[in-house]
Amino acid sequence: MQDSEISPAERRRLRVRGAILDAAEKVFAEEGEAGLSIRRIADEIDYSPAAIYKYFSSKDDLVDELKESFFGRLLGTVHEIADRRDPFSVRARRCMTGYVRVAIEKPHHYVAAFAGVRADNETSFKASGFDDTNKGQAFSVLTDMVTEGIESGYFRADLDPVNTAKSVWASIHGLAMMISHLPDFPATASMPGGMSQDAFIDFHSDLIVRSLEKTSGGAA
Amino acid sequence: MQDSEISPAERRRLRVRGAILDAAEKVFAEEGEAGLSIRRIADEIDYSPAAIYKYFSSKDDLVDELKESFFGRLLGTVHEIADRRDPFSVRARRCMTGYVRVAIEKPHHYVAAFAGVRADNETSFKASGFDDTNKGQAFSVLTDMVTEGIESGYFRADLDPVNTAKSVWASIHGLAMMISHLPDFPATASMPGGMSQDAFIDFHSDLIVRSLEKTSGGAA
DNA sequence: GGTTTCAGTGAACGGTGTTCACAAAATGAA
DNA sequence: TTCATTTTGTGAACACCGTTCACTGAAACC
Repeated sequence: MQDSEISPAERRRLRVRGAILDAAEKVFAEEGEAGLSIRRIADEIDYSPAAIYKYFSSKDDLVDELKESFFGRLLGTVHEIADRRDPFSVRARRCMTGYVRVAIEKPHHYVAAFAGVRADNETSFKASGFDDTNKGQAFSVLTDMVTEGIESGYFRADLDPVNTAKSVWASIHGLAMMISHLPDFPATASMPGGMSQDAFIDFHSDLIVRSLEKTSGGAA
Repeated sequence: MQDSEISPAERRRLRVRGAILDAAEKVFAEEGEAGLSIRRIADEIDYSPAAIYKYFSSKDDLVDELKESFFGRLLGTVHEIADRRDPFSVRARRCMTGYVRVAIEKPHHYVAAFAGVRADNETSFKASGFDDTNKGQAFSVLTDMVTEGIESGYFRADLDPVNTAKSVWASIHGLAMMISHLPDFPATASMPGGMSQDAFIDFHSDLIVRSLEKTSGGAA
């Protein structure tokens, strides 16, 4: 009754669908969208390439599901941090550092989640499910955080929460992208001078919150 | 003597090579790497696809040249701004705003210039000519700027120029990426509330320099 | 039982980057 | 000029790609 709302056939179908996504996820995480091919997924799960089109209408469709799933997880993490009972200043920092740490765990996913948007032509967000579901959330948690910072007196009162949130997002996005593309970013070989990646993420987040704070050093 | 150091044959070769790059550039700017194919370039310049391989060893080779050329132009702009005789505070801001404005003029180029790096495996920078020629320059101009800001008393003295420069770069890179991927970024539809793109670039740059400044509001 | 739906397949289409044997033309030397 | 050598350009092919489609076989429904 409560358990078998779905028929065995449906369950079987869902299992195959899951297997496809799992195989795709594995290849995608390791080699990115370039290394992922329908034929390869089919090989991995012992089906014919055409079979996959009974479960996904196109490769883009399949990949979009991977991206959205990852972005959802990323957002979940940030949301979870934002809801913790920590002092504001540590919560704010941890939202940022958490964002980039989860983002760079799967660099290909993170890059692809943004890359797909402009992909073709005038699909403009909507199509890739970016605007409504995911980005809206990613954005509101940030806006709320900035608003809270202003109201609680941590941040400058003359900041517009919406644009400030966008700027903050751009800054942490930049770091996440840098590390995703240049895996050992903070140490660019030409400049081996040595902060660790973890330390640098903290440093970057520090600079960002500092740009919003009321006073530089002498408040408390 | 001084003019014809190169033979007519070489000049002819260079002209064909240039035509290939021009055709590629045009397609790439409009449709990105996805829309660019060897056969299409060949069509455009009335050659056979195989002919292109007499001038470039691979498509990646060709595209790398486009990327590097673009990145060179981007760097040139920033360098030119950095060398102007403006007061430091406006020079610093204009370096950033100039960077993102030039970057987003050719979004596909800018994105590709970073995307290619991790592309395959353990080529790690070196391969794509990122580390030695271009990134080193991009980085030194930033480091110099930060150092100048510290020495002239504009920026906090406790900042490490190298890591600070990296953080600043990540922040402006983030905005450039955002706009490149989401062409009308500051106005994300879910939040139509209204800064123009230009105004937002200024706003973002302002926040960045503010994070480095000695005092928030009451210096002068 | 018969019928209808649907998962799964093999073959094909048009596209991709790339290679290779070959022709044609330019170059250099005698 | 004539011959040999190098270089430029080609067409056909290879191996891959995403996708479609007519088709089989088996489950599902009545």
